Amino acid sequence: MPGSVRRQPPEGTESPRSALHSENEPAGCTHGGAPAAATIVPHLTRRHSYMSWLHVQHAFSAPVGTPVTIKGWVRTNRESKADGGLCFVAVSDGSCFEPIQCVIRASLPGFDQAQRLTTGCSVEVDGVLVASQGKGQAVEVLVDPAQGGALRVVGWVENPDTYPVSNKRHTFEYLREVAHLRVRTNTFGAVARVRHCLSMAVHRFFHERGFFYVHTPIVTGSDCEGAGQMFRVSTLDMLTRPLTDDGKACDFSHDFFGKETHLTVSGQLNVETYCSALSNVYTFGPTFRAENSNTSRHLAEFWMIEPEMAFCDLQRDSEIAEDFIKFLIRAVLSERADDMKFFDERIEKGLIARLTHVLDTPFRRLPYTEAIRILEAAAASGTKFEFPIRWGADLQSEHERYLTEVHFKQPVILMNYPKSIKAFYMRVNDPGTDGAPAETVAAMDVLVPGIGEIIGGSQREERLDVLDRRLDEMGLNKADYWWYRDLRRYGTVPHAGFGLGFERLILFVTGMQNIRDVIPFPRAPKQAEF
RNA sequence: UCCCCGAUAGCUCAAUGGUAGAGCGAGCGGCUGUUAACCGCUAGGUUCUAGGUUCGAGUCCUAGUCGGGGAGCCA
Repeated sequence: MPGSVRRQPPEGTESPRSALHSENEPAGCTHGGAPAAATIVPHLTRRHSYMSWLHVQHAFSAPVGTPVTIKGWVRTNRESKADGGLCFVAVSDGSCFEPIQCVIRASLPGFDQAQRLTTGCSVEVDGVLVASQGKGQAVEVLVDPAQGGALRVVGWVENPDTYPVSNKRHTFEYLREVAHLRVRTNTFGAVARVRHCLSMAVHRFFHERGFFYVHTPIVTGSDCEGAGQMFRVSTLDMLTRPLTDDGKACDFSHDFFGKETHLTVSGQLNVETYCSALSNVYTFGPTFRAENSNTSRHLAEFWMIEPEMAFCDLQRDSEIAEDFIKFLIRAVLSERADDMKFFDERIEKGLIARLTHVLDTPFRRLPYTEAIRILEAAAASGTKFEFPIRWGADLQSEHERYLTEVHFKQPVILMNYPKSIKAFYMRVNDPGTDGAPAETVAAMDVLVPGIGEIIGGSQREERLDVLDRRLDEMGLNKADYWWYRDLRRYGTVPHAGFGLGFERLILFVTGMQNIRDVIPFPRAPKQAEF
């Protein structure tokens, strides 16, 4: 039945199927015309709701007395002898954090099935939403045969003793080994919903501001994207691969694309081309790095968001980055309050206060050169750093953490880094910027407590002669960058952008510690089981 | 890739070089509008893999595999 609520016969006249497919049904009437039902899920229109049962999320806000059907997976089952015999079966369908408690009376035919339900079984439950007699939940589903109650066990758990996510606490390390089932737990269900919420908020942020979403390629023929080791894409047989005439290398002219290709490590160079026509654009897609990184902050396959703005300088770039992060935090606090409450109580105490503080505080902006002075002063007054502080060297993790966690205790945007440690495409600053002792580029890193670098961005070098000089300095072949250089030859404009690691954002927002626990099926060195 | 730590029941962990244990989970029973339930009973083991030392190895040694923490690379 569309709109999810099992309807009493007098209400509505159209058949459930016709209502489901009716093009003319107005929003809010998805429950077959039942007035009460229309208030349950006012935001659901016919197009949005195509189920004949009720999501738990919506059952919680339905009026007492509503007949409902719930479909989902058993979280817990407790039995009582009270009232002639009851089973308390908590059912979750993932639509919200809380499962709903179904109270099954012993008078139900086949009550023995209810008694045998264990964690993980899939069920369909018909019942009536009632005010709960017990503590711990406001409403519950009473399954009483006298009121049309029914239980249908759809799938049993074949051996409850070995069910991998039994009803007990499990470590995240263990759950990673059962990634196909871990989403049935509180934590991973909450992560999945928050991840979705953030994904939608990313698109909403840019769409509302006139940015266009650009699908940059996953397979790249440029070996010049800059960032680190790449995964090869090839259809050649590794044992019989063709060799070049001198026999010393693989002849990729026989390969699928006729040249050597890899998985992308960044959509930036491609998205800059669309920026140079559509003004404000962004990508949001998978990114691949073949680095042998074994940390809680790195994945071989991760998702990255890369906006690119025409006629934009570094200052505005940083303002957009700050607005963006705050928009995403606001979205998740308001839309996933149930999951965020869980993270706040069970994953990181004080999480919500921390995020609220981020919302209320302007990000601290300071030049790299000044950050070096602060770190030198800290070292001089006794703070121990493993690595020396020196203008011109990249900041180590410990330095970034000191700035954002100890010194400022808030997100910090470092700007204008030494040219020598940054990428070729970053715009070279005028000499003497920030009183720096050597040349700098218009780069920025957004550092947040607990995570470190969450965003890296820059104003791009729009001057062809300067860009060419940079390519030469870094020993890069200009011919490889012919189309990227063309952007500077034909109507070049100042532009800027940044990259946000999506999984790092989720870590920041949920308080989760390991990046492998905020992506459904993590890919990392020696890890691609699922 | 480097440094450190770890791998024993479905899960989390104990176990002087000398008989393999507990809690949780699971099964059965009791009690109870239950809800991290509680009480009793029961089942459950190739101690990561391959070598080695020893009368005897979960325990000691070597190598490997996988996992965790930190570092580097970065988002």
